Amino acid sequence: MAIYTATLHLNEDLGFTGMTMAKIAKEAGIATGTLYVYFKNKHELINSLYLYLKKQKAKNILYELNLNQPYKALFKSLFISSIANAIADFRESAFLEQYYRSPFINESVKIEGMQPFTPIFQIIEEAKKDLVIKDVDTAYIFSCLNGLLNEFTKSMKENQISWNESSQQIMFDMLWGSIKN
Amino acid sequence: MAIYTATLHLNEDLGFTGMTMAKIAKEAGIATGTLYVYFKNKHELINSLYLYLKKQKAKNILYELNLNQPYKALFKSLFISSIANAIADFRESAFLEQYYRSPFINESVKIEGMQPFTPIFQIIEEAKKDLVIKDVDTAYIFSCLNGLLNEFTKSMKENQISWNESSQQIMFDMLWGSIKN
Amino acid sequence: MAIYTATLHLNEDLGFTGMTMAKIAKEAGIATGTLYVYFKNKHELINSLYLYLKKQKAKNILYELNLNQPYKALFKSLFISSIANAIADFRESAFLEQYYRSPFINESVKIEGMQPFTPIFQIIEEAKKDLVIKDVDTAYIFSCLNGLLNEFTKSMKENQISWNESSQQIMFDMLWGSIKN
Amino acid sequence: MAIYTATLHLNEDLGFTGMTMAKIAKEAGIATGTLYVYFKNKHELINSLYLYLKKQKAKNILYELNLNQPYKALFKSLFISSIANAIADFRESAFLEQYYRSPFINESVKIEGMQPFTPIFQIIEEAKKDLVIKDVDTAYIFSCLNGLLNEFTKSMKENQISWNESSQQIMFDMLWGSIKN
DNA sequence: CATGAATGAGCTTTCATTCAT
DNA sequence: AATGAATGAAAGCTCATTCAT
Repeated sequence: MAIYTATLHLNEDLGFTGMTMAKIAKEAGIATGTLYVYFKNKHELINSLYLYLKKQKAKNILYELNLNQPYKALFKSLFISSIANAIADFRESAFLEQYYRSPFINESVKIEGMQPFTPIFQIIEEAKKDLVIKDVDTAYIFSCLNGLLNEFTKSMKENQISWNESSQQIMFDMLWGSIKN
Repeated sequence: MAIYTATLHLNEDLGFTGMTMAKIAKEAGIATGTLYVYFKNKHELINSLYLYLKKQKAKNILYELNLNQPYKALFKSLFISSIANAIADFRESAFLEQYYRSPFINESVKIEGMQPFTPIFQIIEEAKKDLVIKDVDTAYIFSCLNGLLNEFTKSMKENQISWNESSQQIMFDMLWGSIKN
Repeated sequence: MAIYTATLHLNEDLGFTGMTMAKIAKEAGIATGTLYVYFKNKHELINSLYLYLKKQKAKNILYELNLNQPYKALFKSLFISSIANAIADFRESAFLEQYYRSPFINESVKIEGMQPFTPIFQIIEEAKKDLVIKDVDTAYIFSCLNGLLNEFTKSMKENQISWNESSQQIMFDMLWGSIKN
Repeated sequence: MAIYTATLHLNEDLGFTGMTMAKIAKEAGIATGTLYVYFKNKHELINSLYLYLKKQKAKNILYELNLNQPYKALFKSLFISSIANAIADFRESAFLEQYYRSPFINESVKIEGMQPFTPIFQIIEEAKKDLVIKDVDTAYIFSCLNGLLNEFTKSMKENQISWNESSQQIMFDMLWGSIKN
């Protein structure tokens, strides 16, 4: 939707602070008032966009994921496609990161945003049971996945890490080293 | 300084957006105008606080670090004291994370904020040379350190991970698994 | 326009210093924010009003001026209608005089404000060529016109000089005495 | 006095609006609080400076004026020394002009500022009685003197009129043409 | 007398939101 | 549904003035 695209674009250029309703409307090529036809207020627009991005992201990562492969390969697919998705649109990461610390977020939206990623939690649980990855609380595993994903993405955005077969292998090796049993 | 403390406190409660000069002043127990005696404008206040926190952090982590120990022990000291420092004041992490995406940041401040951490980069370089950790671009190593640090801290803040000998060991094992040669 | 009228009114009562955006809006019967719909900022509002008044003034003075009359009659028409225009709205003179010394003025606006008065300069040049008025730099002639205009207007505002056939004759005689050849 | 000089200097550079107590103090090389040792408030500082300048001006013009000369020569002395005084320090004119339209002025100060100039009014009265200048209300005569003085001074400041024997003669001829009988 | 840090009322400006069209 | 002019609360910031030293 044009409004979502405009919001992401503006967030990239001006940050959460500079992202006004007037500018979003202008960027989307509509009148300010029209925004309020589609969203009750700014709060709702931001929250909707958040959930939209989360769902989109889950879909992109999980849609073509082949579950019938060894765990190590499965985790590699998962991790690499997550990074691929993030660098495909840095604007999304920029938005999600700021949203997380914004006054717009609330517990229920946070939970709703997690929902589409439940398959990943299931995979982690099974891999733990099969002794392929460390048998520690899932929070640790998830922190590794997320932490490395975020920082590798940032480094790639700042051109400190490139994006090719070799770098993918390095990044996954690091992830695997941290979680494998 | 009272102004810094007030700003961090407010940021924790209301986020970057809700952090107004009037509220900072009130929280610090001074008049609005007094803020402008110490800082030319909001921009400068935020940037000063950023650099102050960065220096403080580097000092806390590096001050008592014993450099005469095997690399693995050295990295453990470094990583665990980084987390300890972060959870000692979650407000600092909350601020630093938002600052990074704010319209206040600029390249020169970013570089100035990195300066106090140069000893860590040197340690990484040496450890690579001695074949103790992976011989990959430092950006990869640094991403592991930072990424795991950030996410573990977040999980601890949300009480998904506890803070004790055992959890410290798990967290460091994960870091070490990701970077060791 | 209501905003212009309100600004002039306020300037008369409170001077340039007391002329706040809030008061202008209130006087004009609109909200403060509305001022910023029409003018980017106070600077632009003041400059727009200046140029508006200058153009208006030139139009009033020159519109019905009959160019086919002897020079002396022409100068009388010009001078008397200038004074008439000034006393018709003392607020305009009060504004223009303060604008000239304000931080709002700049060279380009000054020049733009002069433009509508070029016909007067042409008349002066021709009268000099025909030896009707003194053949001195136009700056001298213009100073006489302006200086007497300003001071006579002030005196009339303070009721030291009245406004009738007889006073008009005295004032013009003084002007003519100063510039005639 | 250093405070007066600083105020005039600042007024020239920044105008009445940009002339803050802090800046005056800094320019004068003293502390802000010290200004309030010498003047009850800004209002009084400005008014004092006004009266000081008026007295100074009257003294400069009238001090060495030789009253035993024909009226025409007397008026020339008066007019030329007035201009000389004005161009000696344009800052004074700039201040006086703005003061006149400021919220600081009041009727009693205005009258007090006129006092030192009474000799000039007497000269005008006598010249009228002796039929040397026009027998019209003194307001007309005074307007001529003041109006031409102001505008000639402005033109000289903007380098449209030079300052020498010849220009002095032109300017006085214009004044005399306007008031002579 | 002299200081200058501290004050807070009041200024300019922004922006989410409304509503008549 | 779509518009965009109008709103006014609230933001960042200034500055005449005070007062403890």
